[in-house]
Amino acid sequence: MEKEIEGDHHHHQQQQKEQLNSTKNTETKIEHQEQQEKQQISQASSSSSHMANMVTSSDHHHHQLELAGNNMINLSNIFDTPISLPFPYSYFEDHSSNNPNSFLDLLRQDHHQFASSSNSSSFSFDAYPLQNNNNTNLYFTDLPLPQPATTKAESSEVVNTAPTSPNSTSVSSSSNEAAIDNTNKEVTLKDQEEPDQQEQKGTKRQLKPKKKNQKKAREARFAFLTKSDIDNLDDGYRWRKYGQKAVKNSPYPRSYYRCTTVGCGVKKRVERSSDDPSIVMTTYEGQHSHPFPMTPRGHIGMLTSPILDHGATTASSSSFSIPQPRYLLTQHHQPYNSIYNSSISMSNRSSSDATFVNPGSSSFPGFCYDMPQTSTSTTSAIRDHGLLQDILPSQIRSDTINTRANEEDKK
DNA sequence: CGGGTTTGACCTGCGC
DNA sequence: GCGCAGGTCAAACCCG
Repeated sequence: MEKEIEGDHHHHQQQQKEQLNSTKNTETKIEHQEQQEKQQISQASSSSSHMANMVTSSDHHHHQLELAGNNMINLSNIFDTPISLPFPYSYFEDHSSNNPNSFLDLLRQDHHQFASSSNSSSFSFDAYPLQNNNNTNLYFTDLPLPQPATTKAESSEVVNTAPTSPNSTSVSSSSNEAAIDNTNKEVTLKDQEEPDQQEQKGTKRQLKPKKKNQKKAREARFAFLTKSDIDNLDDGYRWRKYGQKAVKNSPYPRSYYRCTTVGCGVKKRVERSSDDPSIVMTTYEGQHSHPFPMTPRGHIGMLTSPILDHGATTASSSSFSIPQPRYLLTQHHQPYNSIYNSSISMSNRSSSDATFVNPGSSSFPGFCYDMPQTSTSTTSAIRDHGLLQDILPSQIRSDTINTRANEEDKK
């Protein structure tokens, strides 16, 4: 992975030159939308950069920005109602190296800070609405994150060898347009990917033909913008790279990953922002059809999702991942400027049962929901549903599903 | 040897 | 119809 990253950097430089020489004027509608998104992202990243700078001297904390935008998952509604974010929950920890900067170490440490600074069962986070040009509500929140690990799970190496960007900031953007609008031009053809539905052609590669005129609604998507030097942030699941493409108007290629679990069609795309190369955009598509999480190589057994399974077990210690979604649930309520001035406040897994509150002072109006106390029994049910279930209590999920259903019914 | 990555070819949708 | 770009496939390759 590191090799790939290094290769990518060289490749990016070459591509950047090529791109500069081959700039074209024509842009598709999608490109325009993407540019708008990127512009929005850039807007957020500039803010995040500012925040990241503020924390540069404060250790190997990652800072993520949540930029949740969605046609369907309207965060202005979401934050009044249970949030639904189809990303996998994961966290980062290195038990093999006694790395003081491991994610759980941070969590443990931060938990004390958190507990001392606020009600242990109640916290909230600040989010900052961003304007979006295409009817997408964009928000970001910030929170510290540990140095991301690579999928190799040698987190100690990662932490120690990626000093160029000790801070990570991410923005997330959810998208589920196709789930609402079947006419969306970006509808994917997921069913076309079914091998048994494809017949061979007489081509050199005997590619399987794809069904025509059978558009399938695009899976829910959720994108993260993470300020990190590492392209492929480990989210706790196992991914297999199946493609890489150059992105127009970007010197950085886009990598395509698929969940390695049999029968799980979750995909993710990873690309680096052309506006801010330090930002990695990871887009998740679909929901995992298996319990969270897949264990890294060399580890046996199912990991539990601490956010759901807090305190139930400590077996999850073998996951090496960046907790991209987690901070949504663990964001400590503070003015984001002060987040970095004070010690980072991240709760450990026991904080997953915390209740979200939305004090009047919150900078994220409307963000208010309660997280029920999770129990082992609750989480076991949750884990059977994939991404959302990996991170959200069933109550929230069901509420969100109902919300989605209501929205769809309106259309 | 199994699993993951690389990479060029191929497919599809869309705009012109 | 053509070209472009995004997305996917799968053989070849790499690596532990």
